[in-house]
Amino acid sequence: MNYWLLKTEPEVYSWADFEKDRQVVWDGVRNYQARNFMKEMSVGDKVLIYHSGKERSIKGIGELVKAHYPDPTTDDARWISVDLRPVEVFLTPISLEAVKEEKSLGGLLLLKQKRLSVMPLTEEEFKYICLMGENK
DNA sequence: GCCAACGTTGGC
DNA sequence: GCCAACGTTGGC
Repeated sequence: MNYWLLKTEPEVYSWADFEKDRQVVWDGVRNYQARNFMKEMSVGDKVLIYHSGKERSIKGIGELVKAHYPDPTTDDARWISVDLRPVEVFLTPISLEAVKEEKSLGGLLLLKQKRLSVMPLTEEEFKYICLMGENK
Protein backbone atom coordinates (compact mmCIF):
# COMPACT_ATOMS: atom_id res chain seq x y z
CA MET A 1 0.00 0.00 0.00
CA ASN A 2 1.15 3.49 -0.80
CA TYR A 3 0.51 6.81 0.86
CA TRP A 4 -0.11 10.21 -0.69
CA LEU A 5 -0.92 13.78 0.12
CA LEU A 6 -3.35 15.74 -2.03
CA LYS A 7 -3.81 19.48 -1.94
CA THR A 8 -7.07 21.26 -2.51
CA GLU A 9 -8.21 24.83 -2.24
CA PRO A 10 -11.13 24.61 0.22
CA GLU A 11 -12.96 27.40 -1.63
CA VAL A 12 -13.02 25.08 -4.64
CA TYR A 13 -13.40 21.68 -2.97
CA SER A 14 -13.15 21.18 0.77
CA TRP A 15 -12.98 18.29 3.21
CA ALA A 16 -16.60 19.13 4.16
CA ASP A 17 -17.62 18.69 0.52
CA PHE A 18 -15.71 15.40 0.47
CA GLU A 19 -17.57 14.06 3.55
CA LYS A 20 -20.90 15.21 2.16
CA ASP A 21 -20.27 13.60 -1.23
CA ARG A 22 -18.98 10.30 0.25
CA GLN A 23 -16.97 9.84 -2.94
CA VAL A 24 -15.24 12.21 -5.31
CA VAL A 25 -13.67 12.27 -8.74
CA TRP A 26 -10.26 13.87 -8.18
CA ASP A 27 -9.94 15.67 -11.49
CA GLY A 28 -8.43 18.82 -12.90
CA VAL A 29 -4.79 17.99 -12.23
CA ARG A 30 -2.74 19.65 -14.98
CA ASN A 31 0.79 19.05 -13.87
CA TYR A 32 2.94 16.23 -15.18
CA GLN A 33 4.69 15.40 -11.94
CA ALA A 34 1.39 15.25 -10.05
CA ARG A 35 -0.16 13.22 -12.88
CA ASN A 36 2.68 10.72 -12.77
CA PHE A 37 2.14 10.16 -9.07
CA MET A 38 -1.59 9.67 -9.68
CA LYS A 39 -0.75 6.93 -12.19
CA GLU A 40 1.03 5.05 -9.42
CA MET A 41 -2.00 5.05 -7.13
CA SER A 42 -3.92 1.84 -6.65
CA VAL A 43 -7.15 0.89 -4.92
CA GLY A 44 -6.75 0.92 -1.16
CA ASP A 45 -3.95 3.48 -1.08
CA LYS A 46 -4.37 6.08 1.65
CA VAL A 47 -4.37 9.81 0.98
CA LEU A 48 -4.15 12.81 3.26
CA ILE A 49 -6.18 15.84 2.26
CA TYR A 50 -4.51 19.23 2.70
CA HIS A 51 -6.24 22.59 2.50
CA SER A 52 -4.10 25.26 0.87
CA GLY A 53 -4.74 28.99 1.08
CA LYS A 54 -6.01 30.47 4.32
CA GLU A 55 -6.34 27.20 6.27
CA ARG A 56 -3.06 25.52 5.45
CA SER A 57 -3.74 22.29 7.32
CA ILE A 58 -4.13 18.56 6.80
CA LYS A 59 -7.79 17.72 7.38
CA GLY A 60 -8.12 13.96 7.25
CA ILE A 61 -7.64 10.64 5.56
CA GLY A 62 -9.15 9.32 2.35
CA GLU A 63 -8.80 6.12 0.38
CA LEU A 64 -8.45 5.26 -3.29
CA VAL A 65 -11.54 3.50 -4.59
CA LYS A 66 -10.72 3.69 -8.31
CA ALA A 67 -7.33 3.83 -9.99
CA HIS A 68 -6.53 6.27 -12.76
CA TYR A 69 -8.72 6.72 -15.82
CA PRO A 70 -9.08 9.60 -18.34
CA ASP A 71 -10.02 12.91 -16.72
CA PRO A 72 -13.70 13.49 -17.59
CA THR A 73 -13.23 17.26 -17.48
CA THR A 74 -11.05 17.34 -20.59
CA ASP A 75 -10.66 15.65 -23.96
CA ASP A 76 -6.90 15.90 -23.60
CA ALA A 77 -5.73 12.31 -23.18
CA ARG A 78 -2.71 13.38 -21.16
CA TRP A 79 -4.74 13.99 -18.01
CA ILE A 80 -6.27 11.51 -15.59
CA SER A 81 -8.55 11.26 -12.56
CA VAL A 82 -8.83 8.92 -9.60
CA ASP A 83 -11.78 8.32 -7.26
CA LEU A 84 -11.54 8.74 -3.50
CA ARG A 85 -13.69 8.27 -0.45
CA PRO A 86 -13.25 9.83 2.99
CA VAL A 87 -12.09 7.51 5.78
CA GLU A 88 -11.45 9.61 8.86
CA VAL A 89 -11.45 13.27 9.79
CA PHE A 90 -8.67 14.45 12.10
CA LEU A 91 -9.83 15.70 15.49
CA THR A 92 -7.05 18.24 15.20
CA PRO A 93 -6.23 19.43 11.70
CA ILE A 94 -2.46 19.53 11.38
CA SER A 95 -1.31 23.00 10.49
CA LEU A 96 1.52 23.65 8.08
CA GLU A 97 3.27 25.29 11.01
CA ALA A 98 3.03 22.07 13.04
CA VAL A 99 4.37 20.07 10.11
CA LYS A 100 7.35 22.41 9.88
CA GLU A 101 8.05 22.02 13.58
CA GLU A 102 8.32 18.24 13.35
CA LYS A 103 11.81 17.25 12.39
CA SER A 104 10.67 13.80 11.29
CA LEU A 105 8.44 15.48 8.68
CA GLY A 106 11.21 17.66 7.28
CA GLY A 107 11.43 15.54 4.14
CA LEU A 108 7.86 16.20 3.06
CA LEU A 109 7.55 17.46 -0.49
CA LEU A 110 4.82 19.70 0.90
CA LEU A 111 7.62 21.79 2.35
CA LYS A 112 10.10 21.37 -0.48
CA GLN A 113 7.88 21.79 -3.55
CA LYS A 114 5.18 24.15 -2.59
CA ARG A 115 3.49 24.05 -5.98
CA LEU A 116 3.15 20.28 -6.20
CA SER A 117 -0.47 19.21 -5.60
CA VAL A 118 -0.04 15.42 -5.49
CA MET A 119 2.89 13.88 -3.64
CA PRO A 120 3.96 10.57 -2.11
CA LEU A 121 4.48 10.03 1.61
CA THR A 122 6.46 7.31 3.32
CA GLU A 123 4.56 4.96 5.61
CA GLU A 124 6.38 6.49 8.55
CA GLU A 125 5.37 10.02 7.56
CA PHE A 126 1.79 8.95 7.02
CA LYS A 127 1.52 7.19 10.36
CA TYR A 128 3.18 10.02 12.19
CA ILE A 129 0.78 12.57 10.75
CA CYS A 130 -2.17 10.34 11.64
CA LEU A 131 -1.02 10.20 15.25
CA MET A 132 -0.75 13.98 15.31
CA GLY A 133 -4.24 14.31 13.85
CA GLU A 134 -5.76 12.01 16.42
CA ASN A 135 -4.31 14.26 19.07
CA LYS A 136 -2.68 11.42 20.98
C1' DG B 1 -1.75 42.24 -2.12
C1' DC B 2 2.89 40.85 -2.77
C1' DC B 3 6.24 38.00 -4.40
C1' DA B 4 9.20 33.70 -4.68
C1' DA B 5 9.23 29.53 -6.93
C1' DC B 6 8.62 27.23 -10.79
C1' DG B 7 6.00 25.34 -14.81
C1' DT B 8 4.72 26.57 -19.64
C1' DT B 9 5.00 28.86 -23.99
C1' DG B 10 6.90 30.60 -28.01
C1' DG B 11 10.44 33.10 -30.70
C1' DC B 12 14.78 32.41 -32.37
C1' DG C 1 17.59 23.47 -27.59
C1' DC C 2 17.85 27.82 -25.19
C1' DC C 3 15.86 31.21 -22.64
C1' DA C 4 12.95 35.34 -21.91
C1' DA C 5 8.38 36.32 -20.97
C1' DC C 6 4.47 35.03 -18.92
C1' DG C 7 1.13 32.57 -15.92
C1' DT C 8 0.02 30.05 -11.70
C1' DT C 9 0.44 28.47 -7.04
C1' DG C 10 0.46 29.29 -2.52
C1' DG C 11 2.78 31.12 1.74
C1' DC C 12 3.25 35.30 4.03
